[in-house]
Amino acid sequence: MLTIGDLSRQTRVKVPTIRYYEQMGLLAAAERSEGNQRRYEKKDRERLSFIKHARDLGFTIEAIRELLALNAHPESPCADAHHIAERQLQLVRDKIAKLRLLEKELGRITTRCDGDHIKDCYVIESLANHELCRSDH
Amino acid sequence: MLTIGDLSRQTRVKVPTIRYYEQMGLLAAAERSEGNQRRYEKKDRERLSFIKHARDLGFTIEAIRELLALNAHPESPCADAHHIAERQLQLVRDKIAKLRLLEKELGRITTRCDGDHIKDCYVIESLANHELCRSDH
DNA sequence: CCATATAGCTATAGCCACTGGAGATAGAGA
DNA sequence: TCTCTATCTCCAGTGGCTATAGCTATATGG
Repeated sequence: MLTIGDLSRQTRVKVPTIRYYEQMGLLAAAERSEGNQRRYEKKDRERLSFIKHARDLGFTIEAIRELLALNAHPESPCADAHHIAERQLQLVRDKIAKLRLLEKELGRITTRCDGDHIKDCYVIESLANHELCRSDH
Repeated sequence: MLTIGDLSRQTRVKVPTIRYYEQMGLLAAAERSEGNQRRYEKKDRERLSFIKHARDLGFTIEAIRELLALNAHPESPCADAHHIAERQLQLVRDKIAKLRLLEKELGRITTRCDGDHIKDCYVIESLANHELCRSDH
């Protein structure tokens, strides 16, 4: 039997976050000791590791809820799981694309300034005047 | 004189967002009509465009507050402005780096599955077992 | 002059996924 | 037994909006 602190150390999920996942229904309400403290088993650790891993990959709580539900039915087709993962991949790619535009624009802005004072500063001027930009963002 | 709606249309900043910026102190409290409605001038539109542009580039409200303060002193050196922009550029690059790791891992996971059922699904299996991953994330 | 439609007002709550604090109780080791 | 750490519940805060409720102002058409 593990305390919430043991579980936290083993999974690197913070204690309040474990309680939060319980509240959100990702983890079943844990068994309790006589003194009302949560006690966990190996099975709980595996489930929490699954959640942690999915969170690290950026899946939302809702998506994880679905993945856990799928995981509970080993014989059902895995097309839904693929769909969720592909959607997540697309989200990540979209974010990267947007950030790359920003990177480009910020890079241009920060290297272009040859003034010394705010009144000639290309950074400030660019922010004030969108037409100096090369891309939509 | 512009109403808040005019300002919103011209800058593509939503009405509640304009009020929010006022509350956050990015915009000065607007003049009011007899009936207590906000009225704006060209100067306000320029300031809001500056804010909008900075937000589009991902600067935080706090960073924008600093940039606006710098902008109010045209004769002061622009090193601080550069510093803020470079910090933002670094943040963007860090985010891109993290997302690229996720993209790689998600791409690997979603294309590797050759099972039909959850019990053989590489997506699910990968989430459950971190050792199948190629990178830390 | 009046009815209506649209736009605006304030105040407050909700979003996501946690994180931190207060104040109280439990459990483990000396 | 004492003390220290871990845990408990409950609640508030984070950022940057966004939405709702219930009200008032302004513009337009007849």
